[in-house]
Amino acid sequence: MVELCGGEGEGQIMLATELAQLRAMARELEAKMDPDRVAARELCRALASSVDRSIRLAASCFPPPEHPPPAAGNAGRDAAFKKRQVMGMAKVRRQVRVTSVQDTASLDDGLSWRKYGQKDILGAKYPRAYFRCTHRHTQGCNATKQVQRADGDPLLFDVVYLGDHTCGQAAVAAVAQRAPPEHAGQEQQRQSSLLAAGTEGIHQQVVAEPMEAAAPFLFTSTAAGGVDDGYFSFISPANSDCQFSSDFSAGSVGVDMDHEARFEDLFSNTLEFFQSEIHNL
DNA sequence: TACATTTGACCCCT
DNA sequence: AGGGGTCAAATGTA
Repeated sequence: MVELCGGEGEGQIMLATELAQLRAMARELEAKMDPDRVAARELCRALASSVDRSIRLAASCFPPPEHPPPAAGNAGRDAAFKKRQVMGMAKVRRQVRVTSVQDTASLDDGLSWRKYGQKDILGAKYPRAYFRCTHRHTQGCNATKQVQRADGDPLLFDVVYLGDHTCGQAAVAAVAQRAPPEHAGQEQQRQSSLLAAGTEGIHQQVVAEPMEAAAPFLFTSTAAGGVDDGYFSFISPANSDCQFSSDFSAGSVGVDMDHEARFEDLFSNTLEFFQSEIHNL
Protein backbone atom coordinates (compact mmCIF):
# COMPACT_ATOMS: atom_id res chain seq x y z
CA MET A 1 0.00 0.00 0.00
CA VAL A 2 2.90 2.26 0.48
CA GLU A 3 5.34 2.89 -2.19
CA LEU A 4 8.48 4.55 -1.08
CA CYS A 5 10.62 6.13 -3.63
CA GLY A 6 12.85 9.09 -4.09
CA GLY A 7 15.21 10.34 -1.45
CA GLU A 8 15.27 9.97 2.27
CA GLY A 9 13.07 13.01 2.71
CA GLU A 10 10.12 11.53 0.89
CA GLY A 11 10.44 8.35 2.84
CA GLN A 12 10.39 10.31 6.04
CA ILE A 13 7.23 12.09 5.10
CA MET A 14 5.43 8.94 4.10
CA LEU A 15 6.61 6.96 7.07
CA ALA A 16 5.51 9.76 9.37
CA THR A 17 2.16 10.00 7.70
CA GLU A 18 1.52 6.30 7.77
CA LEU A 19 2.48 5.91 11.41
CA ALA A 20 0.47 8.89 12.54
CA GLN A 21 -2.51 7.53 10.72
CA LEU A 22 -2.11 4.07 12.14
CA ARG A 23 -2.02 5.48 15.62
CA ALA A 24 -5.07 7.62 15.06
CA MET A 25 -6.93 4.77 13.45
CA ALA A 26 -6.27 2.57 16.41
CA ARG A 27 -7.63 5.20 18.76
CA GLU A 28 -10.61 5.82 16.59
CA LEU A 29 -11.33 2.13 16.45
CA GLU A 30 -11.08 1.94 20.21
CA ALA A 31 -13.46 4.84 20.60
CA LYS A 32 -15.99 3.25 18.31
CA MET A 33 -15.75 -0.15 19.88
CA ASP A 34 -18.65 -1.44 21.93
CA PRO A 35 -17.72 -0.78 25.60
CA ASP A 36 -18.86 -4.28 26.49
CA ARG A 37 -16.27 -5.82 24.28
CA VAL A 38 -13.45 -5.39 26.70
CA ALA A 39 -11.07 -7.66 24.84
CA ALA A 40 -11.55 -5.76 21.63
CA ARG A 41 -10.98 -2.42 23.33
CA GLU A 42 -7.89 -3.73 25.03
CA LEU A 43 -6.66 -4.88 21.70
CA CYS A 44 -7.14 -1.47 20.18
CA ARG A 45 -5.38 0.18 23.08
CA ALA A 46 -2.48 -2.18 22.65
CA LEU A 47 -2.41 -1.45 18.96
CA ALA A 48 -2.20 2.29 19.62
CA SER A 49 0.62 1.75 22.09
CA SER A 50 2.47 -0.39 19.63
CA VAL A 51 2.20 2.20 16.94
CA ASP A 52 3.40 4.81 19.41
CA ARG A 53 6.49 2.76 20.02
CA SER A 54 6.97 2.43 16.29
CA ILE A 55 6.78 6.16 15.93
CA ARG A 56 9.43 6.72 18.56
CA LEU A 57 11.60 4.11 17.00
CA ALA A 58 11.20 5.67 13.59
CA ALA A 59 11.90 9.08 15.09
CA SER A 60 15.20 7.82 16.36
CA CYS A 61 16.02 6.80 12.80
CA PHE A 62 15.01 10.18 11.38
CA PRO A 63 15.87 13.06 13.69
CA PRO A 64 14.09 16.26 12.68
CA PRO A 65 16.19 18.14 10.17
CA GLU A 66 17.83 21.42 11.05
CA HIS A 67 16.12 24.30 9.35
CA PRO A 68 17.64 27.64 8.56
CA PRO A 69 16.06 30.56 10.40
CA PRO A 70 12.86 31.85 8.81
CA ALA A 71 13.34 34.44 6.18
CA ALA A 72 12.57 38.03 7.08
CA GLY A 73 8.85 38.61 6.67
CA ASN A 74 8.81 41.33 4.03
CA ALA A 75 5.97 39.57 2.28
CA GLY A 76 4.03 42.43 0.80
CA ARG A 77 1.71 41.81 -2.08
CA ASP A 78 4.23 41.02 -4.73
CA ALA A 79 2.41 38.18 -6.42
CA ALA A 80 5.03 37.89 -9.10
CA PHE A 81 7.66 37.25 -6.48
CA LYS A 82 5.43 34.69 -4.84
CA LYS A 83 4.87 32.85 -8.07
CA ARG A 84 8.58 32.76 -8.77
CA GLN A 85 9.07 31.55 -5.26
CA VAL A 86 6.62 28.73 -5.81
CA MET A 87 8.38 27.69 -8.94
CA GLY A 88 11.65 27.31 -7.13
CA MET A 89 10.14 25.63 -4.09
CA ALA A 90 10.46 22.07 -3.02
CA LYS A 91 7.53 20.19 -4.52
CA VAL A 92 6.27 16.79 -3.52
CA ARG A 93 3.19 15.24 -5.03
CA ARG A 94 1.26 12.47 -3.34
CA GLN A 95 -1.90 10.59 -4.06
CA VAL A 96 -4.03 9.61 -1.12
CA ARG A 97 -6.83 7.10 -1.33
CA VAL A 98 -9.64 7.32 1.18
CA THR A 99 -12.13 4.65 2.15
CA SER A 100 -15.25 6.55 1.24
CA VAL A 101 -16.24 9.74 -0.50
CA GLN A 102 -16.83 11.37 2.85
CA ASP A 103 -13.74 10.05 4.48
CA THR A 104 -10.92 12.55 4.35
CA ALA A 105 -9.24 11.41 7.51
CA SER A 106 -6.53 9.80 5.51
CA LEU A 107 -5.66 13.20 4.13
CA ASP A 108 -4.44 14.33 7.49
CA ASP A 109 -0.67 14.45 7.23
CA GLY A 110 -0.05 15.45 10.81
CA LEU A 111 0.95 18.98 9.98
CA SER A 112 -0.74 22.25 10.75
CA TRP A 113 -2.43 23.73 7.72
CA ARG A 114 -4.78 26.63 7.26
CA LYS A 115 -7.03 26.77 4.25
CA TYR A 116 -6.72 30.06 2.41
CA GLY A 117 -8.56 29.42 -0.80
CA GLN A 118 -10.48 27.11 -3.04
CA LYS A 119 -10.81 27.30 -6.79
CA ASP A 120 -12.71 25.55 -9.48
CA ILE A 121 -10.14 24.28 -11.90
CA LEU A 122 -10.87 24.25 -15.58
CA GLY A 123 -11.66 20.77 -16.78
CA ALA A 124 -11.59 19.37 -13.28
CA LYS A 125 -14.69 17.92 -11.73
CA TYR A 126 -13.77 18.93 -8.21
CA PRO A 127 -12.37 22.18 -6.81
CA ARG A 128 -8.79 22.54 -5.65
CA ALA A 129 -8.21 23.61 -2.06
CA TYR A 130 -5.23 25.68 -1.05
CA PHE A 131 -3.56 25.40 2.32
CA ARG A 132 -0.65 27.22 3.90
CA CYS A 133 1.26 26.53 7.06
CA THR A 134 -0.53 27.80 10.17
CA HIS A 135 2.74 29.40 11.26
CA ARG A 136 3.24 31.40 8.11
CA HIS A 137 2.90 34.75 9.79
CA THR A 138 4.34 33.91 13.18
CA GLN A 139 7.37 32.00 11.95
CA GLY A 140 7.59 32.90 8.32
CA CYS A 141 6.98 29.35 7.23
CA ASN A 142 6.24 29.29 3.50
CA ALA A 143 5.07 25.70 3.15
CA THR A 144 1.83 25.28 1.24
CA LYS A 145 -0.17 22.41 -0.11
CA GLN A 146 -2.91 21.90 -2.65
CA VAL A 147 -5.54 19.20 -2.34
CA GLN A 148 -7.75 18.09 -5.17
CA ARG A 149 -10.00 15.12 -5.64
CA ALA A 150 -9.16 13.12 -8.73
CA ASP A 151 -11.67 13.36 -11.54
CA GLY A 152 -11.90 9.72 -12.39
CA ASP A 153 -11.74 8.42 -8.87
CA PRO A 154 -13.56 10.34 -6.10
CA LEU A 155 -11.71 8.29 -3.53
CA LEU A 156 -8.37 9.50 -4.74
CA PHE A 157 -6.88 12.84 -3.77
CA ASP A 158 -3.94 14.58 -5.34
CA VAL A 159 -1.95 16.38 -2.70
CA VAL A 160 0.87 18.67 -3.74
CA TYR A 161 3.25 20.01 -1.13
CA LEU A 162 5.15 23.15 -2.00
CA GLY A 163 8.08 24.34 0.03
CA ASP A 164 9.63 23.15 3.26
CA HIS A 165 8.31 23.84 6.71
CA THR A 166 10.70 26.26 8.33
CA CYS A 167 8.49 26.64 11.38
CA GLY A 168 8.91 24.91 14.71
CA GLN A 169 6.56 22.05 13.98
CA ALA A 170 9.38 19.56 13.90
CA ALA A 171 10.42 20.47 17.41
CA VAL A 172 6.85 20.42 18.66
CA ALA A 173 6.35 17.03 17.10
CA ALA A 174 9.45 15.64 18.73
CA VAL A 175 8.23 16.75 22.14
CA ALA A 176 4.78 15.35 21.49
CA GLN A 177 6.24 11.99 20.62
CA ARG A 178 7.84 11.71 24.02
CA ALA A 179 4.67 12.60 25.85
CA PRO A 180 2.23 9.83 26.73
CA PRO A 181 -0.67 9.69 24.31
CA GLU A 182 -3.15 10.64 27.03
CA HIS A 183 -1.34 13.94 27.51
CA ALA A 184 -1.32 14.94 23.94
CA GLY A 185 -4.76 16.41 24.56
CA GLN A 186 -6.61 18.18 21.85
CA GLU A 187 -4.36 16.97 19.11
CA GLN A 188 -4.91 13.35 19.95
CA GLN A 189 -8.64 13.83 20.14
CA ARG A 190 -8.62 15.58 16.84
CA GLN A 191 -6.61 12.89 15.15
CA SER A 192 -8.91 10.28 16.56
CA SER A 193 -11.91 12.07 15.27
CA LEU A 194 -10.35 12.40 11.90
CA LEU A 195 -9.64 8.83 11.27
CA ALA A 196 -12.23 6.31 10.34
CA ALA A 197 -12.46 2.80 11.59
CA GLY A 198 -11.76 0.74 8.55
CA THR A 199 -14.50 -0.68 6.43
CA GLU A 200 -13.23 -3.35 4.15
CA GLY A 201 -9.82 -2.03 4.93
CA ILE A 202 -8.11 1.25 5.25
CA HIS A 203 -6.03 1.84 2.23
CA GLN A 204 -3.92 4.81 1.63
CA GLN A 205 -2.10 4.86 -1.59
CA VAL A 206 0.84 7.13 -1.37
CA VAL A 207 2.76 7.86 -4.47
CA ALA A 208 5.57 10.23 -3.88
CA GLU A 209 6.87 12.17 -6.77
CA PRO A 210 10.05 13.76 -5.58
CA MET A 211 10.62 16.83 -7.63
CA GLU A 212 13.13 19.02 -5.93
CA ALA A 213 13.25 18.50 -2.23
CA ALA A 214 11.41 16.99 0.64
CA ALA A 215 9.22 18.31 3.40
CA PRO A 216 10.33 17.82 7.01
CA PHE A 217 9.63 14.71 8.99
CA LEU A 218 6.77 15.20 11.39
CA PHE A 219 4.36 13.01 13.23
CA THR A 220 1.92 15.27 14.97
CA SER A 221 0.01 18.46 14.46
CA THR A 222 -1.89 21.00 16.43
CA ALA A 223 -4.44 22.31 14.02
CA ALA A 224 -7.20 21.10 11.81
CA GLY A 225 -6.27 20.19 8.32
CA GLY A 226 -9.01 22.49 7.25
CA VAL A 227 -10.82 19.90 5.25
CA ASP A 228 -14.32 20.18 6.54
CA ASP A 229 -16.17 22.23 4.03
CA GLY A 230 -18.59 19.57 2.92
CA TYR A 231 -16.40 18.71 0.06
CA PHE A 232 -13.87 17.72 2.70
CA SER A 233 -15.81 16.34 5.60
CA PHE A 234 -14.65 14.11 8.38
CA ILE A 235 -17.59 11.76 8.57
CA SER A 236 -16.89 8.19 7.77
CA PRO A 237 -18.59 4.87 8.15
CA ALA A 238 -17.62 2.66 11.02
CA ASN A 239 -17.08 -1.02 10.86
CA SER A 240 -15.51 -3.33 13.34
CA ASP A 241 -13.74 -5.28 10.68
CA CYS A 242 -10.40 -3.66 10.41
CA GLN A 243 -7.65 -4.77 8.17
CA PHE A 244 -4.26 -3.22 7.86
CA SER A 245 -1.71 -3.88 5.26
CA SER A 246 1.76 -2.58 4.92
CA ASP A 247 4.84 -3.04 2.89
CA PHE A 248 7.15 -0.61 4.58
CA SER A 249 10.58 -1.01 3.27
CA ALA A 250 12.85 0.77 5.65
CA GLY A 251 15.79 0.13 3.41
CA SER A 252 14.40 2.37 0.75
CA VAL A 253 14.33 5.27 3.11
CA GLY A 254 17.94 4.84 3.96
CA VAL A 255 17.83 3.98 7.63
CA ASP A 256 20.39 2.16 9.67
CA MET A 257 20.10 -1.59 9.11
CA ASP A 258 19.75 -2.38 12.78
CA HIS A 259 16.90 0.06 13.14
CA GLU A 260 15.48 -1.23 9.94
CA ALA A 261 15.34 -4.78 11.16
CA ARG A 262 13.84 -3.78 14.47
CA PHE A 263 11.28 -1.59 12.87
CA GLU A 264 10.26 -4.15 10.27
CA ASP A 265 9.96 -6.75 12.97
CA LEU A 266 7.91 -4.63 15.24
CA PHE A 267 5.64 -3.46 12.52
CA SER A 268 4.98 -6.70 10.75
CA ASN A 269 4.46 -8.58 13.98
CA THR A 270 2.06 -5.99 15.25
CA LEU A 271 0.05 -5.92 12.10
CA GLU A 272 -0.13 -9.66 11.73
CA PHE A 273 -1.12 -10.07 15.33
CA PHE A 274 -3.91 -7.58 15.17
CA GLN A 275 -5.17 -8.74 11.85
CA SER A 276 -5.74 -12.22 13.14
CA GLU A 277 -7.02 -11.11 16.53
CA ILE A 278 -9.51 -8.65 15.14
CA HIS A 279 -10.65 -11.20 12.64
CA ASN A 280 -11.40 -13.57 15.49
CA LEU A 281 -13.51 -11.12 17.43
C1' DT B 1 -11.85 36.78 21.75
C1' DA B 2 -8.97 34.31 18.84
C1' DC B 3 -8.57 31.53 15.21
C1' DA B 4 -10.29 29.01 11.06
C1' DT B 5 -13.05 28.95 6.85
C1' DT B 6 -15.46 30.95 2.95
C1' DT B 7 -15.51 33.45 -1.08
C1' DG B 8 -15.15 37.28 -4.24
C1' DA B 9 -11.61 39.95 -6.14
C1' DC B 10 -7.05 40.90 -7.53
C1' DC B 11 -2.76 39.98 -9.96
C1' DC B 12 0.62 37.46 -12.70
C1' DC B 13 1.55 34.15 -16.17
C1' DT B 14 0.79 31.88 -20.41
C1' DA C 1 -8.24 36.89 -22.20
C1' DG C 2 -8.51 33.21 -19.26
C1' DG C 3 -6.59 30.25 -15.69
C1' DG C 4 -4.33 29.59 -11.45
C1' DG C 5 -2.67 31.23 -7.01
C1' DT C 6 -3.26 34.38 -3.30
C1' DC C 7 -5.29 38.00 -0.48
C1' DA C 8 -8.40 39.79 2.78
C1' DA C 9 -13.01 41.00 4.48
C1' DA C 10 -16.89 38.66 6.17
C1' DT C 11 -18.50 34.98 8.64
C1' DG C 12 -18.43 30.92 11.58
C1' DT C 13 -16.91 28.38 15.62
C1' DA C 14 -15.00 26.99 20.02
